[in-house]
Amino acid sequence: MKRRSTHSKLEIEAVLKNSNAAMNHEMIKDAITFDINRATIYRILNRFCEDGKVHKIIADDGKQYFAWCRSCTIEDHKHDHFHFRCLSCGTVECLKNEVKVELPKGYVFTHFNGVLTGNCEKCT
Amino acid sequence: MKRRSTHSKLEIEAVLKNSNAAMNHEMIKDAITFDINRATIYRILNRFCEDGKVHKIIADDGKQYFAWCRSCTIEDHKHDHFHFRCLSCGTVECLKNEVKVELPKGYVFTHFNGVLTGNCEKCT
DNA sequence: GTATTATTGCAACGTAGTCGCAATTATTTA
DNA sequence: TAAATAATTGCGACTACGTTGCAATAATAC
Repeated sequence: MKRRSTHSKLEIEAVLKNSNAAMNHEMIKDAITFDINRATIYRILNRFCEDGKVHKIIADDGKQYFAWCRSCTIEDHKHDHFHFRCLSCGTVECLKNEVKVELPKGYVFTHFNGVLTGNCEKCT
Repeated sequence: MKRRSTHSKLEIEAVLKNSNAAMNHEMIKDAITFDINRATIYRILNRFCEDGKVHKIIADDGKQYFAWCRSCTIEDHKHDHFHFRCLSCGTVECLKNEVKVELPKGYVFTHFNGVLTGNCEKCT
């Protein structure tokens, strides 16, 4: 299954790269200059995920947010850091500092999903 | 608005108190001995939330999980700790150790929502 | 250009959670 | 104990998110 470069794919990639925040489906749709079907947007995003190009975060509004990977390699595709969702402006940002989590014996975790909600710098 | 003690409310309260895991709507419905309408279950749970009797966690499956507060008072209703969702058995557990998060200047957070996914002790 | 096959749009679907409204039922008051 | 009150419930309908099957389209390989 070789990936193809389509208009839609390139556009979504550009949108995510230009944003320094994580975006949900709606935000992406609004940022795009032409119309892309909802299903297509999700499919492109999920493909990015599979390819390790994008991080998927589930925020506490229950929605999926996607952020273009900046400092991940394919081997080291970690994002053990929190995201911050502002309740007034809706922005979902990465918080840089990595978090170390201690787990009880016998527990193995594969995915980290940490979201803090409140008010961001601009909205305080 | 004074709260009333209804059959449904008491049942859901008992179910949550008897469980040491967080439960979603479906789990609660299955644990209940009689039929309660879906809307009613959510309303009862949301009321528990308002009253600070229950913690609501959004897991990375996008679903709401509810856990009866053990060590919270009304004034100190914090749950700055992670939850662990097991991908094979579906259990959502509390991880005891409190987490300290450092935020950039100007950021204020009101809600913590941290979920780790992987395999729990029993499922490794 | 033609053949191959990944990608798209559309429509439909499943599920989660919420809401308005009329009916019910727990509590208050007499 | 019975009537008045107000909170709670069930029902149905609704919105939104995300996914999927299928036929049509378009990117790549030859």
